[in-house]
Amino acid sequence: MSTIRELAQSLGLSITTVSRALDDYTDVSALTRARVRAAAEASGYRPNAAARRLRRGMTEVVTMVLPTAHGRFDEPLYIELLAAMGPHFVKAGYDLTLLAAPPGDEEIKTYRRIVEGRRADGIIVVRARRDDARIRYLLGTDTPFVVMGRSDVAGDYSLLDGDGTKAFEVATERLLALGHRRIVHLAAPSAFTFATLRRTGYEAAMQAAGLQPCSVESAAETDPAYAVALNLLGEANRPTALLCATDRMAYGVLKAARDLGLRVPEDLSVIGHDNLPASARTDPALTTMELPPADTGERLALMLLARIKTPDAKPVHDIREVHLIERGSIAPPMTH
Amino acid sequence: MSTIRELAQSLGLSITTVSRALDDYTDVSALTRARVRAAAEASGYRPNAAARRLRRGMTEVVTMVLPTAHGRFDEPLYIELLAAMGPHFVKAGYDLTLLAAPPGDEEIKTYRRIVEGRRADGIIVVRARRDDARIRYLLGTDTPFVVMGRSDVAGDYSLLDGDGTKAFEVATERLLALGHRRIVHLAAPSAFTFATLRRTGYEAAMQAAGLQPCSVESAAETDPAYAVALNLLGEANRPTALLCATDRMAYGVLKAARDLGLRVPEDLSVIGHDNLPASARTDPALTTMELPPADTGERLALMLLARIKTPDAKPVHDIREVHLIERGSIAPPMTH
DNA sequence: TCAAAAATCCAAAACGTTTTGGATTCAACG
DNA sequence: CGTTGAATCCAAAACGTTTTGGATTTTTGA
Repeated sequence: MSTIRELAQSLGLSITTVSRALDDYTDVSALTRARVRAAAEASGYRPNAAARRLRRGMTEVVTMVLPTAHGRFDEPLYIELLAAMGPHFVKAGYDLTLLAAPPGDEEIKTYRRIVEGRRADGIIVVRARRDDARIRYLLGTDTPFVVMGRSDVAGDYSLLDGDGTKAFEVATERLLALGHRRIVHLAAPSAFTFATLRRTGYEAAMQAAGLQPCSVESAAETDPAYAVALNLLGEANRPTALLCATDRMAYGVLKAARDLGLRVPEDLSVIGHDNLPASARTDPALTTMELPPADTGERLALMLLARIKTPDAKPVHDIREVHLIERGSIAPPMTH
Repeated sequence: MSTIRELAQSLGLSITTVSRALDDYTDVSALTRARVRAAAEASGYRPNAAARRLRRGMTEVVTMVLPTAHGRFDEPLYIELLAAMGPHFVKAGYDLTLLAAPPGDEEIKTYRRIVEGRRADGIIVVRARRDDARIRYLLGTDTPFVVMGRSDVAGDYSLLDGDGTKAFEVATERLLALGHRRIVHLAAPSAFTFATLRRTGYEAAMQAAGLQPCSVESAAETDPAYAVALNLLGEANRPTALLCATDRMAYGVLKAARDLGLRVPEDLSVIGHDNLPASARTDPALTTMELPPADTGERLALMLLARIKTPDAKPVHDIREVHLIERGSIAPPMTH
C-alpha cells in the first residue's frame, strides 16, 4: 500500500517532483531523478491505476469483444491473437479486457457499455460482417477501433484482413499446376464478405487458365458441406479437386469422399482455409491456408495503438498475404 | 461526457442524493429515486469507472494470465473458459482482463504487476503445476484467486479440477467391459499432478479386475508418444487397448498404429483425454474425456467472485466429474 | 402541543494521481 | 551590481465518484 505521498515524504520531496521525476520531465535534476527512481524501485512503488486514469482521463485499457455464438466456442484463432497482442499492449501500458457477447441486440449493448462508460481507449472488432452494426455504431462515436475482416460499411477506419482473393487464386493455380482441370469451388454464403473475395480469386485463376469456373454455395459448416459434396462427387463427371472456402467445409468434403469410397488425395484433392488445429490431424492431413496469428495479432495491436495515439492519422487498410500450407490432401489427378 | 454533477444539477439535487439514489440507499425517498433513475436512463449517464474505483478502492477487474509457451498457443480450452466466464463477471460488474506470460521468471513479474499495481481484485490461475511459484506468491499476498488444476503447494485456496482418477477408472472399466485384458496406460510425466491422478485411477481399476496394471511414461506430446507407442505395439504380446493421459499423446498412438498397419479400433482401442477440437476429426474419431468447459468456466467465475466478496469464507476444492465421450476409436478386442 | 424519532437531503472530505502556475535559487551577462 | 534566464522545485487544483457526518423537515408518541 505505498502511495506517491509516502514515497515523497521518505525522500523529503514534494509529490509533484516525484511524479515528474518518474515521468521523465526535464524539470527535475538528474540527481533527484536517480534518487527517486531508486527509491521507487526499492519500495516497489507503482502508481495507483485508478487514480492516474481518473486524472489523465484515459483508461489505459483496450477491449476485444468475442462474438460467441451459443454453445461451444470453437475458434482457436482468437486465443492465439490474444496471446500475440498481449505483450504489445503490456509494453504500451495497456490492459486488454475481454468481453463475450453473442451476435444480436445484446452485442451492441455491450459496445455501448464500453463506449459510454468510457471503459476502454480502443476496441478490437473481430469477424467483421458485411452489414456490421458494431462498425456503424463505433463510427458514430470517437472511440478508436480496428476491425479484423472486411465489411461493406463505408467510412474511415483501420482494418486488417487476409487477402482471400489472392490466396484462392494461388491455391487454384497450385491445383492447375498439379494437372487438375475439373476444380470446383465450394463457396460460403455470399452474406460473408470473405466468401465473395475467395470466390473471386478462384474464378480469376480459372478464367486465366481458359477454364469455366464452377462455384457451389453451401453453409459454412461441416454438415451442409458434406451434403453438397455428396451430390457433387456422385456425378459421373465429378471434379478432381474441391477448393473449400473454410476448413470446416473441407471436413465435410473429406467425410463425403470417405463415404463414397473415394481416396484423398488420389481420387480427390481437397483444400481448406483457416488452418484450424484439427486440420493437422485429419486423415490425410488437410492442405489449407492461414493468416499467421502471431503476425496478425501483433499488427492488430500496433494498429490500434496508433489509432489511439494519433486519432487524426489516416486509418490504414492492411490486406495481408495468406500462406498456403501444403499437407497430404492434394496430389495430381489420376487420369481416367 | 455526462457526469454525476451535471445530472444532479439538471434535477436540482445534490450529487450525494443522486449517487445514493442510484445505489439503492434507504436514505432517499421512493419518488426521488424514481426521478433520478429516469433521468439517468434518459441521459445515458454511467458512472466514470476510474473515479468509482479510486474512491471505492477496488478495481472491479479480474485477471487471467495465459501461460503461453512460445510459438503457437494451441489451447482452445481457454477461449471456451473465457467465453463461459464472461457473462458472469459482467453481471457482477467486473471486467475480465487477459494477460499473456510465458512460464518462467517473467511470469511472476506479471503477477506482481497485477498484485502490487492493484490492477485486479482477483486472479484466475490456470494450468496449475506441482510446485507452482504463482500460487506460492499469491498465498503471500491478500489477493483473492482461484486455481484451475491441482498443485502440491500447501495452503488454503480455492481450486477446481477434473476428477482424473475417477475418469480413468471409468474409462478402464469401459475397456474391461468391452473385453480387453491387455490394457496399457500411456502416462504423462509424473511432474504433472494430473499424470499421477490419472494413473492412479487406471491402476485401481486394473487391480480391482485382478489384472496387472502396466503404465508407460512418455512426454505429454504427440511425437514422444508416437515413439513409445511404436515400441509397445511392435511387441509380440502387444496391448489391445491404449489408454492415453492426453489427446495429444493419443494422436501419436493413432499415427503409430497406422504406420504399423494396425487398424483402430479393430486391432487397437485408443482413448485420450481433453477432447481437443481435433479429436473429433481424427480417423477414426477419438474416444476421449473432458471437463465441460461451459460449466467449468461458470463455476470458476462464481468461485472467484465468492472469494472476492467474502475473503474469510473457507476456500472450496471442487473436483468435478469428467465426461467420457465415446467415439469410433474403441471396440471389443479381436480374439487371436 | 412538544419532544423524540424517522425520513430525507446535502456540504465537504477523501481516494491517489497529474498538471497548472508559480516560487526560489543560482549562474551568466551587461 | 542588478537583471535575466535557466534550473529546480513545490502548493494547490483538478479528475468524478462515494462516504462521512450532520442538517433539516416531517412524522410519531405521549
